[in-house]
Amino acid sequence: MRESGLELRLAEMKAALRDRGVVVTRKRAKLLEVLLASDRHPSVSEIHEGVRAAYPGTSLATIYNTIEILKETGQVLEIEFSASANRYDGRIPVSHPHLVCLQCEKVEDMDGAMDGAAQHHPLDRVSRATGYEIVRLRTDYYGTCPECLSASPLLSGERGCL
Amino acid sequence: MRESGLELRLAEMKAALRDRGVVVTRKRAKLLEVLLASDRHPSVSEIHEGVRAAYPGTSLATIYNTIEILKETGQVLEIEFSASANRYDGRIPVSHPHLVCLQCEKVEDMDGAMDGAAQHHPLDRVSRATGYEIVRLRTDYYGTCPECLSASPLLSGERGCL
DNA sequence: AATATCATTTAGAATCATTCTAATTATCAC
DNA sequence: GTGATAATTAGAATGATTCTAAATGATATT
Repeated sequence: MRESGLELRLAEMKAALRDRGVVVTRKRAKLLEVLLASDRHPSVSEIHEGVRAAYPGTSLATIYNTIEILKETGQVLEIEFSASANRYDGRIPVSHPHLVCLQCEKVEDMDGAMDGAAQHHPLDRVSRATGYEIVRLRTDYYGTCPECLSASPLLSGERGCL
Repeated sequence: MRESGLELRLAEMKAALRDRGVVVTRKRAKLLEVLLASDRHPSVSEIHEGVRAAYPGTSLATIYNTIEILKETGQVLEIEFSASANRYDGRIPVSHPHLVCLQCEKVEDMDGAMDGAAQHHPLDRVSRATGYEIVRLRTDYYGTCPECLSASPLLSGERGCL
């Protein structure tokens, strides 16, 4: 992504926060910068480190709070791990495939050119195309099931805690 | 899956454990039954409940221990959640797509016929085909990155903790 | 500029799934 | 039966995340 793309993205995120009625404080602005600064898909504590470099007194709670707002406004994609801290993608906040190294815990975006590769020999093809030794694929769709939809058809914005 | 399919699967899992050199105790056998009994993708505590119905004194640690062995032998698929307990699929222990209801926390297998649906308008098509209101898709490939492979090329069995 | 209001931030406690630990119990080979 | 080894246990420890109540900061109105 070019420099200008990131600038644009940053502006977008700030606008989304303002639209939401929350103020973009200096710490929050810094958080957004840190989030966008690398393609490493940082964890909350990495973001915390980054923000604390500029504002030493920043609490973890502030990071969690702001990330929560970003999630609610669709400005960040959360990549969940149960055995390790979640990771966040602010550059591309919508669903897209990743490569996750189980060894070094690197999380990379999978090149768009690979998107359709999962057809015939998915793991093999992705392995060859990326140089990873792929052992597992996760493909899960999240939403509201028909039963829950008919139980509360008007609450499509509200969710449980998965 | 037909009755005989489950029987077969149960036998497979027991054989895998024996091959691994661990003994299939009554509690472990019950655990396998509970795991296969429903297509609900049970959590550790649901499995614990099920095993305790037959063996009241069973500890949670036993469930975690045995699940760990099943994971190592590729006999169970772990579906990770960071905000909630992990879920387990013993019927189909290899990567396959799921439908996850964010409302009631149901986890279903996605019908094989849908596998290729993620091509053009993935969320819309899956929504129409399943009746879910799909809001998010997760597609992540797990393995070892090229850098880690060249750092320890012989350790392809060992992994970090993601 | 002073004040009142409301959002933001904070430190630390609480939560919850999971893992660890050290001791006990069961199983199996001899 | 005895000893060696694996399985099981209860409870403590861990670690990410959430909650809480108090303190601080920003903003609008006067």
